[in-house]
Amino acid sequence: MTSIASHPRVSGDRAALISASAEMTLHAELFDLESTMDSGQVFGFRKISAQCYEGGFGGQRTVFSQEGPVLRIRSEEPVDPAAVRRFFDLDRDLDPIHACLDADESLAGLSARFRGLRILKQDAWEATACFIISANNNVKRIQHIWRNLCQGYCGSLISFPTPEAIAASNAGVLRRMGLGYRAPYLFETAKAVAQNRASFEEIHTLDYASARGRVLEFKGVGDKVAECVLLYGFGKQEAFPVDVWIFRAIKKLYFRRRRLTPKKAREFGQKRWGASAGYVQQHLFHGARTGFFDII
DNA sequence: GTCCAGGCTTCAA
DNA sequence: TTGAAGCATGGA
Repeated sequence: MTSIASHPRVSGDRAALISASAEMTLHAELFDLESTMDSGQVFGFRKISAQCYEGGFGGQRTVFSQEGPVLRIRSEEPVDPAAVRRFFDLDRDLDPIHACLDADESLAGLSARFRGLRILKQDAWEATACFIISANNNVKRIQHIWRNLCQGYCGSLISFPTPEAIAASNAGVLRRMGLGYRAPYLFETAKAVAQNRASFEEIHTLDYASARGRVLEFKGVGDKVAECVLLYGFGKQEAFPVDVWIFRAIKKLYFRRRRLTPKKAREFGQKRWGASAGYVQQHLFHGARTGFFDII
């Protein structure tokens, strides 16, 4: 169910929305905008208030807000509703994922707590760049660097710089934007992608294992970043990123007093949850970070 | 001042 | 294959 209304907007609204002139609503059943946007999978959106986020979408500044099952989209030009549904993964049946979560005693209550948490389908290049930046970093700083990149290369916060734009600069520019020792990693990867775009886009067509091999060839992409890129950028649902939070959670919930390595944690998650591994991981991550689990 | 953050690369054993 | 050192930066 989709309705589109394009009309001048009278603002008794927040300053961020003043220039919005197109408004659209989507029926989004079993969707929670807040847990989706706040669960560390995307860095380019600014939280305006609870259930209200602003960021670049489809090349323009866009505000997403939610009231019950209604997702409201405000922008200057009408956006493509199909693109919104795709971005928020709204057409995925969450039943198998909830079944995985509910079947697991250790995860009791997790699906109910974050009902409607979905994994975004982000641009693959942006996801690759962002998760290279994320290495040994924190969410706040990643967001700060994201803004520096957009402002520095594009002059606005609407779009993320292309690999070509970054490849045409140098690692020093990136370093000054706050990337620190990750600057040469992103620069080298941008050059590689810019030089062979077709190869990068081809990763979409590969299965998880083959795609993983390709992604791991990029500088600054190790086991964990690769899983993030595969899950958030290439939609590979078997991906299971293991960061410090997931490691702690898996260790505490399933490997008490047993030796565990990040690789073993990943293989455990993938074997246990299969095609739902990525979604289960997202619930685990958000649960761990928000204190749902007592894992510290 | 130390510790930590959605880790990776390099090098040695 | 595994383990350890080194790496930028800013907030807690």
